[in-house]
Amino acid sequence: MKQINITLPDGSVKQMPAGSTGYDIARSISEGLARKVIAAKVNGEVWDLMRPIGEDATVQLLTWDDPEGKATFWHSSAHLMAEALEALYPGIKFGIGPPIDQGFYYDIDFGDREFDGHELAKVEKKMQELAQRKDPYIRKEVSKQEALDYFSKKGDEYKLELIEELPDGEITFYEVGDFVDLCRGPHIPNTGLIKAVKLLNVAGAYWRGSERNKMLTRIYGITFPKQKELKEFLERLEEAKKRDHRKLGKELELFTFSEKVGMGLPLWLPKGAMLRERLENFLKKAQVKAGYEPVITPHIGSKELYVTSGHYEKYGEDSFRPITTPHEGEEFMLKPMNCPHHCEIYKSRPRSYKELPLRLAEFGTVYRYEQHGELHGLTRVRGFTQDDAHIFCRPDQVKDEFIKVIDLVLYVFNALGFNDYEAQISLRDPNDKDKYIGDDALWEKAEREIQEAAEERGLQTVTELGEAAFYGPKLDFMVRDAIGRKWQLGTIQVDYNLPERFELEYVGADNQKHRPVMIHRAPFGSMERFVAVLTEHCAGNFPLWLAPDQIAVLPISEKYEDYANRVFSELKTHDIRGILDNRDEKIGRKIRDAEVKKIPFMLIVGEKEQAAGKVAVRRHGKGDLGAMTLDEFVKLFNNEIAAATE
RNA sequence: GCCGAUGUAGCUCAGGGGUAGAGCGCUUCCUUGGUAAGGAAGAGGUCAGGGGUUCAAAUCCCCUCAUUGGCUCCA
Repeated sequence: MKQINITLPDGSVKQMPAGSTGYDIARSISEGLARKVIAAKVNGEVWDLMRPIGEDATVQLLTWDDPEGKATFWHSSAHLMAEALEALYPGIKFGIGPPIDQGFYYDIDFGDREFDGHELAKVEKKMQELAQRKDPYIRKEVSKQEALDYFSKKGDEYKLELIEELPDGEITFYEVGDFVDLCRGPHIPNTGLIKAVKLLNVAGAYWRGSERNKMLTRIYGITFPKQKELKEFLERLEEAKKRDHRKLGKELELFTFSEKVGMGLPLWLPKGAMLRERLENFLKKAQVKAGYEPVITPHIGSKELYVTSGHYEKYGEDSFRPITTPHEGEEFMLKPMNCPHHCEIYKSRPRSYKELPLRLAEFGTVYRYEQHGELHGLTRVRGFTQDDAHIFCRPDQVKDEFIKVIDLVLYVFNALGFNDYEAQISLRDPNDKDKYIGDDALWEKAEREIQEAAEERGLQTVTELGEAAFYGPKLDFMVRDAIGRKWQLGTIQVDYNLPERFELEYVGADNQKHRPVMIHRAPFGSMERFVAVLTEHCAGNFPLWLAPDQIAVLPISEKYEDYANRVFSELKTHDIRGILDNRDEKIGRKIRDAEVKKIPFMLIVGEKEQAAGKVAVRRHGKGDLGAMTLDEFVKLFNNEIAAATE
């Protein structure tokens, strides 16, 4: 029999009979591996475990611990779910059913019947039942005609549409139990590996992601090779829900919404406002150091302003409607961004090249009409405040300025412990240039400069085509929230267009007029979104310098109220803020309440402390630190803040 | 905007065609207590809003609004 050489990841070479499968290789290594192996990566391509290997190859055996192993497992689970659904609801049609980061989904057309989310349990049960049959996933190569015939007979127009776009000779079907699906594969050997199933939710999803198409029913689920892992997954999900900023925002009294005020319009409560103000002051200080100059502009602007900027043409229909004056029929818009106002500040007098870069900063509140279904806590709202600034500079200064902004963003992120961000370079979609304004040469220059700046600062970046703003490319800092959703926080955008539209100029050393370049930037992005993500990151345990209430003074009984009051006002003179809990409650209760409110320091004062002129310090989440004088405490307190913000 | 779910006291939630329930919070009283819940009493709701079915609707049906999980969008 012909022998082939299998090269394993460690470089060792194994001789196997031709036609051996990934499974055979695993078994030749160890029984334990044979039980765990899910798929085989053959010459860089993931294959079914039972697919024969005919030639020499490098092979990596994939298990549940490999991301590709998980993806294969979940992909197969999507098929299992489809099989269960078809058994329960004959005649339904299938869109696509891929694996995702955490599990899988399948898009289904239920026809006239409505699929009720409460039926998920039934589907789950059916899946478990089918999994126990340990049906193999069988790969079949079919011709395009065979494929078309099969799905025309079945009446599934979605699969037909997909097949139409595939080249003949590269089409495969997979069969599991009674269910046959168009699929490139690969799959796990049999359904028996799927030991734990959880269907998570149902949602609508447009066929092929376009709102012009029919909306299908998407069912999300997740599966595991062990019951225990499902349990752990569900526990993690519960934990994440506890960190949700909407829940913590309510519990910690940071913000609220009112139907009467209007949806998506956040109301900052005193504690939330305190937190936000501390963040703003922190950035203002950093910006002054970095050469920014604060400006202030109104919340509305003439419609003409936005016609000039091009925003009206682009977003006019999707904005809040213009505000009109009683007599002259003038129209004003709520400002959806600050840049046009800042352009007019630039234009307030002639500019010399000597004063560039000019950096105008403003915590500017803007209003955007977000679609009803898009609103989400503080992360997606209709009125929000950007920590905005616009840098007007000479073309030769762009890269340097861009790098300075990257440094500022990283400084802010570091101070707040955001290490887990993703830097995303958003470029034009080269196939859909009509979506953007401005000429090609400028776009290409801007895109190049962003990439170079990111590279020079050693940023690990991912590049997304089609994610650019309509006026220019950008570098976004993306951070995930508690439930794993990605949000854009910091953003830096190069813009050659607005200076053009507003006819911005400066006089160069050559005494000629030149056009400046604009950089839009916001390290936080918006105060609302940033506070939301920050809350989830620290689970409401804000760093001391940001905590709305930093200390709670807790007298043991009302006998020590005078002393407690003295302590409390003394702390205020050191700019230390918090609460004095003089309720008629026992100390255990006061401590519990302060712990629940996540107040960093509790200062307990009773007979002993009063006599010694001290306070008993307790740290949130850590416990008793012992008694110390107020001076000692203030020092401890200030050291912690200095360490965090330097 | 589209598909699905949800809406009961300030909060978290139970109930369910026949006069509205719990825990926490709040108020008052008792208690003056040493590191995560002391005791008692009381106030508080047109069961999101509107319409319909019914002798009777918080409960069943329809519409609207809001929230929510996704999709689309995101200057």
